[in-house]
Parts: sequence; C-alpha cells; structure tokens
Amino acid sequence: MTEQGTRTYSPRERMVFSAAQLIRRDGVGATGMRDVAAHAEAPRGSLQHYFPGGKDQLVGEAVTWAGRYAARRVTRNLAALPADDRRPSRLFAALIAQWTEECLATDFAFGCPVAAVTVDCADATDSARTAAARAFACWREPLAAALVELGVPDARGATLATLMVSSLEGALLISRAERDISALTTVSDELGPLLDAAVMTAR
Amino acid sequence: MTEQGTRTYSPRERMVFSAAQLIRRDGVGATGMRDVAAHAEAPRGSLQHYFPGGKDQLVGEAVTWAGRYAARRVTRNLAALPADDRRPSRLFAALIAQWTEECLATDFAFGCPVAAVTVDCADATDSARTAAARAFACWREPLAAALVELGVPDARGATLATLMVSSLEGALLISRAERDISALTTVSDELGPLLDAAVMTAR
DNA sequence: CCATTATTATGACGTTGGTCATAGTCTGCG
DNA sequence: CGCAGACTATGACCAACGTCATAATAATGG
Repeated sequence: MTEQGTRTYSPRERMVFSAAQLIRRDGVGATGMRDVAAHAEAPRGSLQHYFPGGKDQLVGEAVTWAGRYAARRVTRNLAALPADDRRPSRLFAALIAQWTEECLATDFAFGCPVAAVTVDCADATDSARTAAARAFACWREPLAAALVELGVPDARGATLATLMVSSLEGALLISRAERDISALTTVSDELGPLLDAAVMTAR
Repeated sequence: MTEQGTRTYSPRERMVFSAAQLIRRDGVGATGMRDVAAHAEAPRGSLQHYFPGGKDQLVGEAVTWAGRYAARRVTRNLAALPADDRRPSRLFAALIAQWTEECLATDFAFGCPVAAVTVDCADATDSARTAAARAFACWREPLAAALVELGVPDARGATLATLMVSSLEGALLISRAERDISALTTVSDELGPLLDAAVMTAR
C-alpha cells in the first residue's frame, strides 16, 4: 500500500521473479509450479490464468527476465566505474564481486538461472533452450558495447564479452560446488590483465 | 565373452556410465532410475542391490566417474601433443576441440555431468555437491600439473587450470544453449595467448 | 445495478518417480 | 545333491507434479 520508492509488483511479475529465484537454487525439475506461487505469495489459480502455456512458458519468461537483469547489471556497473580508472578489468572485477557477494550472503544457495535452464531443458523443451540462448545474447550485447566504450577495438568486443561470460559462468559453477569463492576471484585476477591489454593494442 | 581390446563392463559399471550420460543430457531431476537401468541394459532389480544408497549414491558415483574421465582426457591430450610444439595453448585447444566435436556429433545433446549435478543438487543433497566439488578438483589437478610440465611457473599452474576449466565449462553452456560452437572456439582462441605468455614469464 | 470480463479458489485426474517388500533364479562349493 | 550367497524379477505404495474442470469472487464499464 505505502507507495515508497520501490514500486509494487503485480502478482504476475512476482511469479516470474520467484520462478527465476527457485530455478537458480533448485534447478528446473525440482521447482514446482505450486512452489512458485507460494514463494511469490500469489494465488495458485493465477498460474493457469497468466501462464496458459504451462510450465514451459513460466520457465521461458523467468530466464528472459534473468537475461535482462544481467544486462542491467552490466550497464549499471559500467556507469558506476570511477572516472579516473575506467579499465575493462575494473568492470569485470565489479561484476565478479557482485556475484561473489551474493554467494557469500546466501551461503552458495543460488547459481545462475540461465545456466540452470540450459542444463535442465537444452535437450527437452526447445522453447526454453532458445530463451536461454536469447538471455545469453541479451547479456553479452551490452557487455561487448561496454568494452568498446572502454577502449577495446570493435573487433574484439564481442569475443572478449563471450570470454567474460563463459569464465564467470564456469567459475560460478565451481564456486558453488566447492562452497568457496576462490574460483571466482581467480578468474577475475587472471583475466584482468588480458582484458586491459586489449585496450593497448588499439594504440 | 569374446575378449577383444575393449574389455567388457559389468552391469554395475554400465549403470554408473549410463547415469552420467543421461544426467548430462537431461539433468538430474529428469533422469529416472528406471531410465538408467534401461539405458544400461541392466536389470532393474540390480539398482537396489548395487546402489543401496538410492539415487544419491548413483548420482554421486556418476559424477565421480565423470571427474576421473575428464582427468584422463587431460593426461591423454598432454601425451598426444606434438613433440615440436608443446605449448599450453595447444593443450587447451585440444581439450576444447574434443568437446566441440562431441557437441557437433550429438547435435548439442550433451553437456557436462558435473555441471548438471552442481546446478541440480547444490542446495539439496550435500553428498552430490561434495562429489561434484571433488570431481572438479580431480579434473583441475592433472591440468595444473600439465601446465607446469609445459613450462608454466608452479605458482600459476593451479590458477590457470581453474581459469581453463571455468572458461570451458561456461563456453560449453553457452554453446549448448545457442546450438553453436562459436563460444567454444572463441574461448580457445582468446585464452591461448594468455596461457602461452605464462610460460615466457618464467624467463 | 447489471453484465461482462478478469482474477482467484479448489478439487480431481492421470502420470511418474523413488523406494520398499517379497520372491524368484543363478552360481559355486562342500 | 543341496545349500549358502549373489543377483534378478516384479509389483505395490506413497508422494509429488503438471494440468484441467468448474465454480466462485472481484473489478470494470455502461
């Protein structure tokens, strides 16, 4: 009721959001529709009303939402870079740091929902697989643009963005399995110089 | 019966092997015990006999097997490197190539079983999660040793191995979602120079 | 105030999954 | 032969899931 800064979300939005949360914690198979409704504090009857396409539709929307969320993180972290030190390595470190904090704060309960959908549905439901592909694209696109803005040559922006997302995704996987953030920090430290070197080659 | 080069596997081994195959294709949740027995052409009754610990035990053994399999791949590809060009980038490219061929040959049906178990069970069954962690360690260890043998300083062997596994794992995820191997080749190409540069710094 | 639509409530159906119980078959050895 | 032990066969149980059918309630606009 109280209309503060954070706007109030509709039940439908909450369900998509909750689906993404549960999926990235438990996987697609272990996430039930009833669980989603309960987690979103939304009526169960609304499921078939808002998502007549069933679970496939809900999973698809959840992963799409996750892709846009990741993209927002990129542009936000780019904007937050200090004016006197805007190197690609700083952007990558900031992104890794955000995931790292999330791991620590939640005791490694959450992974990436896009990864979860890919692993669980890549060979089953094609709609979910293509949604995951779009989510990855939606994530890499602003990242490539950010790299170019930071001085990386156009030709390498996209490939380095792919490398960044790959490393982040893999390190997140390892960190979650090991319940230890060292994989994340290692990737950030090792990849930083490579990213900054790409700026120099523009010369 | 006929004792040729490929030895014959026991029903128990076949079930562990089949479990890994099905898990990396469909995920842990979507892989049923009955499916595993059928895929292994093993009697269903043997499940409770060989795996009294139930599905958890089977999943754990499958991911452990996968870790050892990945480790074997590393040492084998290291040994197969040409004598006149033994750079870390060649080893990484060979590993990536193996996954790439597998993706293409199976129309991107399979991912990594360790990733699947991590995504599906990290927050549920702790035994599976620790098994996945051990599998990652079992994979990285010979990789770090290989890098050192190729001239990488001891201090960086482990961290670069982590970076390699992370990138490979993440690129595999993206490639599977996109049904396109470009993420895998990109990672291989971009990371190669960095790996070789680590040899030079030994000077 | 009514009618039409949007939303929510609830129970049931059919399937599938993991697990257990029980009994059967095979194997080797004394 | 006969009897352990290892292995296999099979059906039942219970819980959970996605989906559907049906009805009730709220919101909206004329």
